[in-house]
Amino acid sequence: MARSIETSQLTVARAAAALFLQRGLAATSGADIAEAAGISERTVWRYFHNKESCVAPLFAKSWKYYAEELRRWPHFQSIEAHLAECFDLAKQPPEWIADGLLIVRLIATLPDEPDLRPVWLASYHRGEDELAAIIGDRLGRSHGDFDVRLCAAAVLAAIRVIDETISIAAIRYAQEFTTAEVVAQTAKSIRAVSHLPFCDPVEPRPFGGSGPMLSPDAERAGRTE
Amino acid sequence: MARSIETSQLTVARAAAALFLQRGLAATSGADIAEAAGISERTVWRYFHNKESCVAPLFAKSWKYYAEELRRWPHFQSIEAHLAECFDLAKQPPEWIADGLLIVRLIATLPDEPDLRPVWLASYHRGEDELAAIIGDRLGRSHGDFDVRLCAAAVLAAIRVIDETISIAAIRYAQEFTTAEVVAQTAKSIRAVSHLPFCDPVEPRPFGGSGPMLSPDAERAGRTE
DNA sequence: ATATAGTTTGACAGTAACTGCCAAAAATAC
DNA sequence: GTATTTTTGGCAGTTACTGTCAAACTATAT
Repeated sequence: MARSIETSQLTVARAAAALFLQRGLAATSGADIAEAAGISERTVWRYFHNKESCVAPLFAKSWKYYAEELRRWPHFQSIEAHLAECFDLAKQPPEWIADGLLIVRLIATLPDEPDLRPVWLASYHRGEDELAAIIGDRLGRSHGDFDVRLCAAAVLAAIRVIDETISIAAIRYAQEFTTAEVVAQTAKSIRAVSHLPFCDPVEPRPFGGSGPMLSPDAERAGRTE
Repeated sequence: MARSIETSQLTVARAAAALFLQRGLAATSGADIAEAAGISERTVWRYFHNKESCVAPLFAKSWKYYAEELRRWPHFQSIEAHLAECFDLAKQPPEWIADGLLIVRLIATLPDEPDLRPVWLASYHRGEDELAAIIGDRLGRSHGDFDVRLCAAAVLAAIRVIDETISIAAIRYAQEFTTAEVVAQTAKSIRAVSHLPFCDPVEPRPFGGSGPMLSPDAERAGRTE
């Protein structure tokens, strides 16, 4: 049974992250990463088109964690209730802990490794469509609706800021957070930037959607894929 | 009298943008950019540490335009009033028109040039501190305050989404917008994602700031510089 | 105008990042 | 098992990018 390609890429990402953290991005070569990951350099460049994006799968994992939980979010539940339920660290697979630490440490080094930040931002950005779909679904609106996309972008930015704030506080200032604190802060921040009422329980409704804010053309245009 | 270095970099950016738009990022070499910009390749690499970021000055200009106007924003004025005043296209220097078109066209190609998107995102990201300062100033709060930073990130995301939506609508769907439409939509979107009341007139107040949401350490930690 | 100091640039050589190509290996289907 | 497709490694070649140094340019002083 073969490992999926995502798993292989994640292996490379972990190796790359460890090296970047240890000796810095500039001092790490493609050959180093390949060796640490136990594959040929050729395959590294097949997986990623540049050195920095080798860690992208880890960053993506940070968001995918949220995405998966949000997709399961029942319509009748508030965001606070749902997050409290699924953010139980004890429920996470053990490998998550190690990856989580790697991610947090990477985020904390962003100020020192400016070339890593675009990768971080782009990883999060890829979640916008997905989040728009989730929000749209909850509100019975299209994911192409301008307001829905606006909301998704703002919420994703909020989650990103929280990730950054907490990671830096944890690594650089050795601060510790309880799960409850993180959940409360996350929910509060998401609510703060949301102008659509998707955080509260909604009754399931047939797909409908309200009028677009920009013209329909502009709406279609807004989708990135 | 020497041209400032920013001007030189902008020249390179314009040349690079034209080439990227014409034949694509992959088909454009560093030597091509250098030649088109009328400087040596060595200088191109001194200005930018990779090919993609050659267009960053143009992207940055897109945000700086907002930033400058917002810094001038008088405390007693609402955001609608202020934006309406300064978004008068006739008031812009003529070179702005050409650059603006270049920027809009670049944004419209982002779906086809995925390697340009990180540059776009990072350019906007660099405005977060600046915007936090503006918002903080209006509210008499510190720019390090978590809520202020959260608000800045959300507002910047909103402006970015508007830029993307309008650019794609204009280029791919040949839609046209009046200044008034753009201003109204921008102000409305900024308000939508803002949970702090900086959009309305505020009375000038001595620097004070309310209590932090996270602990002071976490607040300091959040700043990226 | 000339000297001096500081900054920016180009030339060129070298290294590291990255691609194309093809054959070996591995997975999958039958 | 064989046939087919997908994934991988090896290696050669190209392009992106850096280090170094001398020439050119700017600025300020006199």
